[in-house]
Amino acid sequence: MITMVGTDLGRLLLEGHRALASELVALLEERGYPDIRAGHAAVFLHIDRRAGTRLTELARRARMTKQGMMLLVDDLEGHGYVRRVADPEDGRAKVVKLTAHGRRCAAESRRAAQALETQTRRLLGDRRYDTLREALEEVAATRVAFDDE
Amino acid sequence: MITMVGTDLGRLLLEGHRALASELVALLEERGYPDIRAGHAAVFLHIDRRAGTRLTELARRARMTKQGMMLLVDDLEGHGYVRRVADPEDGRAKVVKLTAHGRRCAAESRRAAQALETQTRRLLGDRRYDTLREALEEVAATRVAFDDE
DNA sequence: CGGGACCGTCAGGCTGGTTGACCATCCCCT
DNA sequence: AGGGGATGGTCAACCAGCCTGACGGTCCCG
Repeated sequence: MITMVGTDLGRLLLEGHRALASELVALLEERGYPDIRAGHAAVFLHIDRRAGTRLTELARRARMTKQGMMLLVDDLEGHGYVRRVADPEDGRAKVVKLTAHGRRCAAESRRAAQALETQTRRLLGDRRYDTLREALEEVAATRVAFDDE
Repeated sequence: MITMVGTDLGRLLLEGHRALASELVALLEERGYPDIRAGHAAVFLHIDRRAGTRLTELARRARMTKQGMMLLVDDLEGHGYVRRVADPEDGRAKVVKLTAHGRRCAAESRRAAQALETQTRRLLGDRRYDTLREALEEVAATRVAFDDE
């Protein structure tokens, strides 16, 4: 178990993340999408569902390098979840679009993610769940401020 | 920014972890320990401060493989934070011991981690901080239960 | 005194990114 | 009209952090 951060709080955050991530992947596997890894969510989460989105724009939204995003898109394209089509408006660009399979998977992902959050909410109770989210956002924000620009 | 997990909650957890981790590393660098990475905490956190601890035991405590732990120990040894000494009680084993430098760094780590938690507590207020920790422990526990055995 | 079991180590591999360099295209400015 | 810089996608190389597998030395129990 990996990259602890000394502060117990840090460890808890990481463990929580991993718990949710592997749970989500497991759910999607059960439901017929075995080649989806947690990272792929960065695509599903940021892509325009009908029009598709350029690679660079996807990378920007997901806050990663375009090269990193390319690995994800390559992988998804290889498994038939998305395809690249030339952008008619810009000869340089390609638009990443969801295939029908990709759309189904994206929908399933959202459902699964929703289910996980709901399950967590039930585990904690409304009040504590809301406090948790709120507190996390505040903690994350204090540092994200730095690398945002 | 990497490995999002679809659930917004997952993203928040990861971001929080990273915020704390890089903050801690930065603090230690400022204070004269520039070669410490977040992962090294797994050693400092689990080693017996005077007697030292065997590699395998360290790995077990940190819940990672002995090979993974070895990389950390190798690195720390290379920078003079720990050294391996033969275990007089067992010809197979070596005991990983903190050097004087390692002891100072471990102490500084604990201080820095403490400072970060305190700072977070001030950011959130006592009530929300406590709720946060409690909630996180609960969330993490529901899954850790699985791979604990 | 033989056979597991356990210790540390080497080797190789995987995931999930990163930086750097490139070329084609675009578009603004003179 | 026509550079020249910015932008879009790609290839290549690299890195952090881990993991699995295999192995030789040592221990300990029957």
